[in-house]
Amino acid sequence: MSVKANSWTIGGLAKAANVNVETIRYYQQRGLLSEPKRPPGGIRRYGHADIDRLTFVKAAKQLGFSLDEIGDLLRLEDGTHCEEASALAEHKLKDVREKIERLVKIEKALSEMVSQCHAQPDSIACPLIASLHEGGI
Amino acid sequence: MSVKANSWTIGGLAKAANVNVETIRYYQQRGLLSEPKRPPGGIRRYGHADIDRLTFVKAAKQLGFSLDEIGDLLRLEDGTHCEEASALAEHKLKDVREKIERLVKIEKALSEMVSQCHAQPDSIACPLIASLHEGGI
DNA sequence: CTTGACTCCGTAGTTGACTACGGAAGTAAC
DNA sequence: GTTACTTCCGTAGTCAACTACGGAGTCAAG
Ligand SMILES: [Zn+2]
Ligand SMILES: [Zn+2]
Ligand SMILES: [Zn+2]
Ligand SMILES: [Zn+2]
Repeated sequence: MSVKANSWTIGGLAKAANVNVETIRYYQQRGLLSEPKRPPGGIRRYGHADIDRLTFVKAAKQLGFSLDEIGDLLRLEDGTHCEEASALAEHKLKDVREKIERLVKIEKALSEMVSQCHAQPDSIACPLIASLHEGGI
Repeated sequence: MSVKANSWTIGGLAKAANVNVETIRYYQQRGLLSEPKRPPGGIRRYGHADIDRLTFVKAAKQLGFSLDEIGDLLRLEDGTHCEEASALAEHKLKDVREKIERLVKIEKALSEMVSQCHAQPDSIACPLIASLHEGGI
C-alpha cells in the first residue's frame, strides 16, 4: 500500500478543489503551494496533500486572513505552535470586531436617514441628501 | 453683497476640505466635482460650493457608498428626489447588513477557535490549525 | 528680478488577489 | 496520425480609489 497516488493534473486539482487553474499557479508563485517537480518533458502531478493545502487556504481566506497571513499560518502548520497560531487568530478577531463596530455605526446612520425620508413623504427637501450635506455621520 | 468669493486655489481647497490636491483632481476627472474655468493663462479658483461638495462626498464615502454611487446621489442633489435617494440608501443598508452578518459568523468561528486553543494549552496539535484543515467554517 | 512655492496636465504606479493572453509543447481520443 | 484539449511559462491586464512623477507655466515676496 502507501501508493502515493499523485494522480491529478493541475486542471483536475483545480476542479477537485473548486478553484481555477490560474489561482493554483498564482498560489505557487506566492509560496502558498509547492509545485511538484516536473518529470522530464512532462506534466506535473498533484495529490491529496495539495487539495488539503487548498482547503486550508480557502478556509483561512473565508475567515478574512490575507494571503500573507495565510502564509504565516502555513508556517505553523505542523500544529506545534499553538501560541503563535492563536495570537494570529486573536489579532484577526480584533480586526473583525472593529469592522463590525464600524459597520454597525454606518447601519444606524443609514437607517436613520432612510426612516427620516419615509417620515416626510411630501417634504420638499430630501432629509437624506440634506444630512449628507451636513457631513456628520 | 453676494460677492462670489471664489477665493481658494486648489491647494487651499484641499487644506480646507482636508483631502489632498490629487484627490480633488481625481474627483474632477470622475465628474464628482466640476472644475471652474481657468482665467486665461491663470489659475483656477474655488469657492464654498466646492467645499460643500467635498463634504458631501466624504460623508457618503464614510457610509460605504462607492464613488459611482456617490455620483448617483449627486445627481439627486437638489433634494427633490426623495424616493430615489432613499432607494439608494436602502440598497446600501442591505449591503451593510449582509456584511455585518458575514462578519458576525466569522467572529464566532474565530473566537471559538481561539478559545479551543486556550482550553488545551498543552495539547500536541493546535486545534485552530486543525480546524482550518477541516475546511468548514 | 530672482527665488521658491504652487498650479497645470498627462501619464504611470500602487495594493491585493487574481484573471487573461499568447504561443509552444505534451497528451488523449478516435 | 490528426485533432482537440491541456499544460507550461512569462508577462500583462483588471478593479477601486487614489498617489506619484515630471516638466512647464504662474504667482507673490523680498
Ligand atoms: Zn514557533
Ligand atoms: Zn492552538
Ligand atoms: Zn427623479
Ligand atoms: Zn429623502
